[in-house]
Order: sequence, then structure tokens, then C-alpha cells
Amino acid sequence: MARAATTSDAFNAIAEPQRREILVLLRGGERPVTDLARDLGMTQPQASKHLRVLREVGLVRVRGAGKQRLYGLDARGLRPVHEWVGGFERFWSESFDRLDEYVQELKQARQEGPHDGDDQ
Amino acid sequence: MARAATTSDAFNAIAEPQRREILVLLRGGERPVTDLARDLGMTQPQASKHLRVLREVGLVRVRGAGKQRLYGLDARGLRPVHEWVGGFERFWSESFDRLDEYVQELKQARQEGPHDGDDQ
DNA sequence: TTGACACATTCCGATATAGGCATATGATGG
DNA sequence: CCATCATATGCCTATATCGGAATGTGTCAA
Repeated sequence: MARAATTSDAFNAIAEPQRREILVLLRGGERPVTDLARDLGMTQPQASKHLRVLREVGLVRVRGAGKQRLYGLDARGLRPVHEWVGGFERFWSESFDRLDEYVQELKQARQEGPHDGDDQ
Repeated sequence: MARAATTSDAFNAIAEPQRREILVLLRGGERPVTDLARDLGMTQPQASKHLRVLREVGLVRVRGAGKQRLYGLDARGLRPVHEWVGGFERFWSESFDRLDEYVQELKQARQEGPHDGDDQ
């Protein structure tokens, strides 16, 4: 199997930076594809493709306006994401407290000789 | 180009459901790989791979404990995600407000008898 | 040292992405 | 109907994923 489809999830859809930028821009109101493409420095087909993904996960809606098609934000799908991540809120505060402890541990470990390979 | 690496971002790392489940489990405290694998119904290599990704984006830390390696949560990397998504909070509330309006409109429309075909 | 256990890494295959480019579809105005 | 503008889609390549199975590495205990 390959990675889950970008269209399978809001999580997957917003994993792509350019799509995130599109969403941010759309907070300012409905806009046509060409506008978005220009403002984000991407080609029109690129923008269209990203918008297709966003539409398929329901983060964006289209509305025909004559020759143009106005894309608008529908942020409801971001709520579950926000809630899931929010479930870790108390842990990242906590992490800051423990950071000191952790640094101490690291120093000790290094003095006792390298155990953990530095990753990356 | 292909999709951005799963290790390039917290956004990308948490796009994978199994990795999200791992993180949730780790809220309960440090745990060895085998434990996680068993609880999530995946093979040990799978779990190891996912943990590697999580480690590379800094969402997880390892600590050698004799024969075992205890994985622990480091949720700090989730904070930016939470903040980014939080930037849309007022938009999904707004959507809900409009949803109500819309529902009201629908009810009225039905009472007055069908006028316009709904689009899509 | 050897065996046993915990875990990491590698190789494979199938899949789907993002980007670039060309082109099709669609609506508008004349 | 035609030319034009706005947008969508198709095709192609390179890349990276996830999954599975096998195997490598590391640590303890006797």
C-alpha cells in the first residue's frame, strides 16, 4: 500500500503546505482560482488540483459566478483536527517543565559514554 | 516530485492514522515498541517504522531501559499545528451559524412549498 | 560464548502523489 | 457560431510512502 490519499482526510489534505496557504487566503473571502494561483506563485493547474483536493475533503466550496468559479472556505472539517490536536495541550505545556529534567539526563548519559546514536 | 516526506513536518507525520493512535497511547506514559504494536494490532516492524517517523519530527523521544526502549511523548511539536488550525476557529463557528440560518430557510421553503431546485 | 528476547533496518511491490506542460471543457460577449 | 477568457483535466516522471517478510543489531542472563 501507498500513503493514504490526500483526499481521505482533512489531516491528509492539510499536510501539504500550499493547500494550507490556500486555506489561509480563503479566510479573506471567496476568490477565483487564477487569483489564488497568482498570489501563491503557482501555476493555475496546480491551484486547481489543490482546490480539487480541498473540495473533496469538504474544506472548500465552489460557486459559479458567471465566467468565474469562486472558491470559498468551509472550515468545519478543521474542527476535528483542532480537537484531536487539542487533546495534547496539557502535554506540550508539561513538556516544557520536563525539558530541564530531560536535559540533565542527557548530560549524564553523555558523560557515561554515548549510548544513543544521534539521529538524523 | 512526490508528496512531501512524512518526516518533513508534524503536519505530515500526523496525517497517518496509526501514528496518531500511537501518540494517543503515549499520552498514558512511556511504552516499549512491542506493547504499542500489540495494542494497536500492528506488527512490531510497523510500529518501529512509525515511531521512527515520529521521532524524526520530534514528537516522540526514546530512552533506553535495558533490553527495552521506552518511547515517550513530546507534544511540543503539535503546538504549531494546533495554532494553525486554531486560526480557523471563528470560521467554523461561523459556518455553524450559517448552517442554522440555512436550516431555517429550508424549513420555511418547505412550508411555502418547493420553489427552486437545490444545486449540486 | 550462547541463547533468548526487544527492537531496528532492509528489500520488495503497489500505489499515489506533486509538478510541468498540453489540452479539453465551459461560459461570455459579439 | 466564434473567439476569448477562466478553469479543469490528462499525461508523464520522479519520488516516497505503507505493508509484509526476512534479517540485522543490541542487550541481558546463565
